[in-house]
Amino acid sequence: MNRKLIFKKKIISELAKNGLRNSSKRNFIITAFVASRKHLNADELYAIVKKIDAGIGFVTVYRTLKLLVHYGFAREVDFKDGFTRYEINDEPAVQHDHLICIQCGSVTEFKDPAIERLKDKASRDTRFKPVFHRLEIFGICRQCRNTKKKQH
Amino acid sequence: MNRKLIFKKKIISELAKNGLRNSSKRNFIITAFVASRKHLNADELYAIVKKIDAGIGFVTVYRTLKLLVHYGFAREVDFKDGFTRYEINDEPAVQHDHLICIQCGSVTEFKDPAIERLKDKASRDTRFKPVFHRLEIFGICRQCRNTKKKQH
DNA sequence: TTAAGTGCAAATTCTTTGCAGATTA
DNA sequence: TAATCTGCAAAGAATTTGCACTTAA
Repeated sequence: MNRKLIFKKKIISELAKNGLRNSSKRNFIITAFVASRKHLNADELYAIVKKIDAGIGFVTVYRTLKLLVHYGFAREVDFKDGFTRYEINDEPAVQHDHLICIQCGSVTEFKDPAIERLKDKASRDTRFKPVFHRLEIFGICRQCRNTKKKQH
Repeated sequence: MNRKLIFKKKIISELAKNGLRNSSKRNFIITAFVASRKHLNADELYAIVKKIDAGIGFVTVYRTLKLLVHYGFAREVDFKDGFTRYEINDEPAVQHDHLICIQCGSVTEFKDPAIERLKDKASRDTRFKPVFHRLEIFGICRQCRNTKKKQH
């Protein structure tokens, strides 16, 4: 809870450093985004902030997300559902990845430090300097395995 | 070379089993796709096959790619350049992954069996059954590291 | 006051589909 | 000949931008 507040302040401060303003609308959007621990797309975040301030437009939400990505506070993820999704990027040390169910679409996060070793190894031979990665494992989740009825 | 031919025959044969026809246009498209070892998007493949048969339309290329994906002969990859790209999927045993340069956009493939262990481990706790994965490591390639001048 | 922020509508861009005519088995 | 295939054009859908007005510093 407190951690989110700290992260938000860090964002606002970093934006200020770059001559960007802390408008009330942008502030609402950032607050809502940081508060949410989900993988929202622009539309979903828009639906949330609209409840706080009905005057906020979709485009502002969209531009704010792009801003966060640009300054490294968010990252774009792709779960093959047709949307660009965004998630908070506040702990670069051990980046988490995703298990995505190809039946129900549910997303589970997981972390494994082994990915860092794999990254290093893969990069060593080619002298490629890794900056960030994206790992998505698609499969069948526990729920769907139990209830054997296929959805679609 | 011969391996590509074998793979192509396998595709045609599998499609036939499902009542799908080996039309000359589809044949050209599959040939061109299998011959290419790159990560083409629909437009790029279209440009290639057009040289072979100017009468082939973009939509046919697009639909053929979707067909190959549906039957497991191709897989879609996303390098964050705004296009859905396609690559041959002929060796499911050890799936390869990608190193993508965020400066010049070059793509290098790599393989590491460790990814399989990581998949298993990540899946064990959550009782998630992995089917396929996607791992992209973004960073700076050897070339770009040497020539220090940044390309936008 | 002045540079950044915002909403609206419209433009872009990639992807997908309907349908009538062509082609394959 | 009967079902599949194909091209065209147009629709869809997500993303992005131009521009005039608003707001923060």
